[in-house]
Amino acid sequence: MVQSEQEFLKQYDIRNYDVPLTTVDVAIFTLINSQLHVLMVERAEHPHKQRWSLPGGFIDLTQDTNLQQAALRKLKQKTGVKTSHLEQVETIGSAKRDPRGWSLTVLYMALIPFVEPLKDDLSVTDAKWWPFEKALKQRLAFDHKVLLGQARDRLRAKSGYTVLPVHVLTPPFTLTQLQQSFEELLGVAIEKKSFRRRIQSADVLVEVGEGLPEGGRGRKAMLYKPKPGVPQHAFVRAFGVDE
Amino acid sequence: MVQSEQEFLKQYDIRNYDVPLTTVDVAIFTLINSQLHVLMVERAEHPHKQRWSLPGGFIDLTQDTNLQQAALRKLKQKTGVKTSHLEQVETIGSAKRDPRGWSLTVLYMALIPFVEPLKDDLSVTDAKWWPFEKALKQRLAFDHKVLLGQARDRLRAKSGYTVLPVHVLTPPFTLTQLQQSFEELLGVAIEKKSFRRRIQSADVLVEVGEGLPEGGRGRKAMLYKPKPGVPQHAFVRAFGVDE
DNA sequence: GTAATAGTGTCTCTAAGACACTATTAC
DNA sequence: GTAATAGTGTCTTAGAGACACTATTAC
Repeated sequence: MVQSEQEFLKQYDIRNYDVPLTTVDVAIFTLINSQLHVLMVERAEHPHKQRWSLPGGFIDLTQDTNLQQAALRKLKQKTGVKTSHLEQVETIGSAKRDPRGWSLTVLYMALIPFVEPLKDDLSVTDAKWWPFEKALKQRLAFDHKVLLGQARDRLRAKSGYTVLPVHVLTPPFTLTQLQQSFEELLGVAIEKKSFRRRIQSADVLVEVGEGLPEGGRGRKAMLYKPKPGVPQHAFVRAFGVDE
Repeated sequence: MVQSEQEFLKQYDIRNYDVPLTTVDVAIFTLINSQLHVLMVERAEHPHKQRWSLPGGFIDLTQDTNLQQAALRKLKQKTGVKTSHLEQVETIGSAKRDPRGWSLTVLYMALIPFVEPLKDDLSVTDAKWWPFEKALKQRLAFDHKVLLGQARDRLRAKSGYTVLPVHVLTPPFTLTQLQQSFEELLGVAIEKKSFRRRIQSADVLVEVGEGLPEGGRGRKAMLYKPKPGVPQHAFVRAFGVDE
């Protein structure tokens, strides 16, 4: 019997197949007092009820037109933030990571300037910014400790050859503040001149007047904001990779 | 009513939820006559029956313990190759990419030395190596043209700052052959001395005697094979990024 | 003036790029 | 010898790193 594609589609029903459980999780990073923080939520539902986890959940097959949209929806739901740096990190899937069965999660990472977390969400009993290291030490839901680590690794690596860290500051900011962000996300100190040379050559900032120096004492500092749609600038050489 | 996690899991059935269709696809690359080729299969089944597509398909919830395993299984099924470079590229999902409904695919990329494709697979009427550019011009199934492009982009980028191209050659090979591989995967010419300096500093090859020069004329060339488990060497600077 | 922070000048060092050179082979 | 390919020597260049220097402010 030869079957047309139309006929095939008519009788196709995904429920006849064993499929994995699919979710999207987002590691949302920001800087608070020059310290890396990650937004975590406390689960209101089984499994792993009451444990802290990354914001995330199922794809809404009617609302979400694509994966990025699904991740963006999670981000907005927890922060109100609509645009920011959002990138896919990795997809993790295995038979064991969720007690409900074979499960797969698409991990995203977002960088945003600080905002208070929104809490109008029933699937969650609390939402708050954790200092990154402290979050890592919690007993998290599922394999979210591993996911946090992967997002952190990506963040560190890309901070070395892109201008990603501009996304975690609330403009306007000084170059000293920006350097501190780079250093915190990179995990190593950067030489001041090297840093400034690079930022200048990347051409991603706009001057917006002068402001107070760090600590309130000393020479006034130039203030900057990111150029609209900060170009995805990639440098040929990476920072802080010497032995 | 308070419900324990055990009770919750007992009554949980994924079939009560709308979930996306989930697949794994693998862009398998090799070099044939110094030309980049990609392994494609002709679909035996709806949808998109008889169109060429990337090897891939559903996760086997009982056989595959995790995602990487699923990708490895696809690779082995089509090539017999069990180990090689295999890395995740990106996960693409949308409501529209598959006529059966909301679908998501985890795209992998593999690099292997040339082997004849295996064809003992019922879901497929043919399997063959296509020159990459020619494959891109075919009318492919689903959004596989986009997937091919993403895998190609990743391949090009990583060939600039890693030793990835060592994986597409059948050892032993000469440095000239290896340079040609790098150039083909990168898409730009590399200066001979720069190339040799870098390969030497990466320390990923072992000498295995002497062989004929390229074209059969001229001085004999040293032959090499990759060191076992070729280290994931990343250079601080990228090749061929000048303007 | 001093202390503190912002910002620059300039040398060194590493590794890519350019390119001419030597080495080895077949004929 | 010539032609062809393998492989090296060495200068230039770009950009990170080091670090001392100047500039501007509050006090």
